[in-house]
Amino acid sequence: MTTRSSTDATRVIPEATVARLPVYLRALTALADSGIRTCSSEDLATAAGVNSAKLRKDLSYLGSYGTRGVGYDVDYLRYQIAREIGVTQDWPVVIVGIGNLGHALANYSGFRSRGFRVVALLDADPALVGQTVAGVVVRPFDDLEEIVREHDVAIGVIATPAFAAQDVADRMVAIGITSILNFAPAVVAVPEGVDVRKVDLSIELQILAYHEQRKANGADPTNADGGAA
Amino acid sequence: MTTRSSTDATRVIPEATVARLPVYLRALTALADSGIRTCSSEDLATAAGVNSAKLRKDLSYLGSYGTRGVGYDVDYLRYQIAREIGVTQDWPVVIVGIGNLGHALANYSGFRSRGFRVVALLDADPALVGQTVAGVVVRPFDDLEEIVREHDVAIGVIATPAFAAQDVADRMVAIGITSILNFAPAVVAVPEGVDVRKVDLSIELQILAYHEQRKANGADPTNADGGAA
DNA sequence: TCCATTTTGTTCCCACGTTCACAAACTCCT
DNA sequence: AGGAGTTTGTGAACGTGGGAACAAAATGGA
Repeated sequence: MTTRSSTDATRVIPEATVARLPVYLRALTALADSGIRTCSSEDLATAAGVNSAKLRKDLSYLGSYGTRGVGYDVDYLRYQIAREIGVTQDWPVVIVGIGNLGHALANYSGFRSRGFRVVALLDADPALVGQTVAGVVVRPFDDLEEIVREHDVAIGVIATPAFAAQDVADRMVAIGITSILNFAPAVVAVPEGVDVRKVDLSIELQILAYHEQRKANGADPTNADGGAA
Repeated sequence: MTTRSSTDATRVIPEATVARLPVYLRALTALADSGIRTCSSEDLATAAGVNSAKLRKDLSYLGSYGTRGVGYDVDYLRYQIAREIGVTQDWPVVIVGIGNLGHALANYSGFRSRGFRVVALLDADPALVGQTVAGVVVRPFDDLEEIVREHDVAIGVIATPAFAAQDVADRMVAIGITSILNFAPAVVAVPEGVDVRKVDLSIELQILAYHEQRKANGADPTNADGGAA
């Protein structure tokens, strides 16, 4: 085994693993809340809904935080994953587009509890500006630059209609935002070095519809699992 | 080339391709709305934000709907993809949990326009029952079975808090729902044959935070793309 | 101390997904 | 008709991810 120090910047964690670390984190928090101090990879894998071999391999990319014959210390492992993801620090976030979805996002408690702080809500519609949503006053979109500079914001959320998404993204990138979470049903192009993740509600339903249709047509059910269970 | 008839049930489309078909569908709709009647794989790939070779390979799983030297007929290809996904038919959907997110989902116009019809909104909270959201009256959760039978619902959406998600999923499965879209931040277990797709807002932000942290630490930027642009 | 038991960390192998590169097939122009 | 130009559909190479299996390392009891 090659023991890697936690400061070894050359270490690369596969993208598929990164996407699962937050799930492990949540499962560990649930275990800790139940008063459980130690767990095996089997326990944690069950709680996270994955295969235990996959879990162990995922954790091995972070380092060697378990004890053979014993398992993992819940609090210790939780801290290590949190540090690796970066949720031990505070992340200021701006949300652009305060429609139905923007409202819901602004009120979502799961952000706050994981270190994401909504520092501003922005909308181009003057009718919305000035209203208070989730305890935050909606400000005009043109205030974006001022807010980003003041709070050193790196992460932006787009919850606008599709037609506005690319413009908003362009403005965000120009001002220095380097990570974007896009809820608008549109493809946004960004330069190298900027991360975009897309969440599209209707696409998820369409994927389910495809599998549902195959089930209804009596297709071979061996592959009926949608691949996301 | 093996020409496959559209009724050949043995044909299997890779999961990764299925997940992109809705994106192509949206891009084609945008092209059609711009008055474009024909496009090349390069054009469509750009509009969809993917590599053109990948697009062609994806489309080849459906059949041979293009013309060499010419490209694809926008309307024709759009219809073929829509039929393949199943959005040419009407899909009744129930939403359980009418909090902030449930509200937003009920009002989301993107569902209706793609063949998904919200036939009922359900909540266990008596204070919410009877209220009208997006033109639909909220009904008690216990009405689930009656509604599912009446409308022949196959797809359920969970927008409850985490603690309720597994119970709701169990009830849905018992009643005969075979596809679930889960917005609750919890792992739900379902039996073989039931599809679950999970959308977790805070997980997406955590993935962005991980990459953001790596950028800030001056890590090798060659892999800085979050993998979802 | 030594052995049986447990559980991690890792290796090996297979399946899936992506991309390159090119033959096949179509249009248009002369 | 025939050749130049264009674009699709696909075979092959490559890279990533998942899972079984096992060696290594810890515990606990005799």
